[in-house]
Amino acid sequence: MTSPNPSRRRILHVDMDAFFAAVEEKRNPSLKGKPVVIGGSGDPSQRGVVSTANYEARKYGIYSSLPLRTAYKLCPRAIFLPVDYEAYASVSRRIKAVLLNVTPVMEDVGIDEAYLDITDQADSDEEIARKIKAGIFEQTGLTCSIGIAPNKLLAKIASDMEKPDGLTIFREEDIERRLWPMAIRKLYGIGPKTEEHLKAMEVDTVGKLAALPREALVQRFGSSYGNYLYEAARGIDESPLVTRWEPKSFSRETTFQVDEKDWQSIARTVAELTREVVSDLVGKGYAARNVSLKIRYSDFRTITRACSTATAVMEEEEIRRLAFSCLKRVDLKGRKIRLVGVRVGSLEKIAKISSPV
DNA sequence: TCTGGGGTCCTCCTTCCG
DNA sequence: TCTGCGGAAGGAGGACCC
Repeated sequence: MTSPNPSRRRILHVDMDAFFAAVEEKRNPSLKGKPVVIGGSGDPSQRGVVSTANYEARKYGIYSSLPLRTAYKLCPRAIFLPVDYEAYASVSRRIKAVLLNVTPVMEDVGIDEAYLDITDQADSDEEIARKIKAGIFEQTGLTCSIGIAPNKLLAKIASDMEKPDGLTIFREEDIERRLWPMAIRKLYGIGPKTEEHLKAMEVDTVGKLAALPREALVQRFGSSYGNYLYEAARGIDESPLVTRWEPKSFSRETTFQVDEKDWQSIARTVAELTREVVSDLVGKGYAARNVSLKIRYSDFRTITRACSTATAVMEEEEIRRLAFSCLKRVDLKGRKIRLVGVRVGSLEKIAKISSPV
């Protein structure tokens, strides 16, 4: 799957602009120009976070993962909508069809992103990007931002450089001038915790990260992540596109609207979540050897309890029994529970079924 | 006071076994 | 029989992504 000469690859990253909000605006044009916030049940008085805010709402400081209640405080006149995942998935399928028309070498990254390997395409970077933008607009009426670079890491950074409706071509010789001045958070894989650790080391830009010796990063962050940071700061990424993918786990979790301490209610929720997980598991043609239960207490401390079986199981009754055996190992006495989740892992394929595109 | 849901991957620790 | 060692496997938790 890797190109023969990774340094000469041409990787294109497509990222839809404020995707969920754009789909909502497309089907309801009266939303255009107004701040639109999509997340949870669409009720900002309920628990939930922002999935997507349109560019108008972002002007008020509203961004993904912000609690809906906080978003409401920032902009009470914003229009709050529930997440309509089915509608977005349907538009996403049309977008992916446009991309697959360019090349079959596509890595699907969630509902609104994808990488394409265009190394073997005859057309120029610009020509391919224009063709994709026109195709997506024709099929959906939506815009996207595109980055083209020698690898996935840089292509993703590039697609984020000009938004919305951007096109950025990032070449290896641009690393010092364009990558190194960037904040470290711009690098894929650096989240808030790593940012904090790096800032404590007086590293706040990619260039300063690149100035650190490999050994220092390995010592601080471990072999795997330390080596990753060392290379990422230099724009090095030889990872191939993952065009075929098998799930590793299925899970369902829910946050109670009000923290719960009634065992019956918690048990009922575990049983419901188990039913949904088993429905996914069986529907996709898998059985599982591992079942785990997740509990988040009212103080946000999260614990997990897991158990494994010698042979893979797919019967709801058996998986529920395992989930409850995990629940018995959790200290619930007098404690309020915020969230419960059920997960099945160590999957084994049990049947070949055709999956919808 | 607030912090979703569905995933993946990694690290550290414990247990088991030869 | 006891002890120590090292690897494999599994459990738990953390960080990150969309």
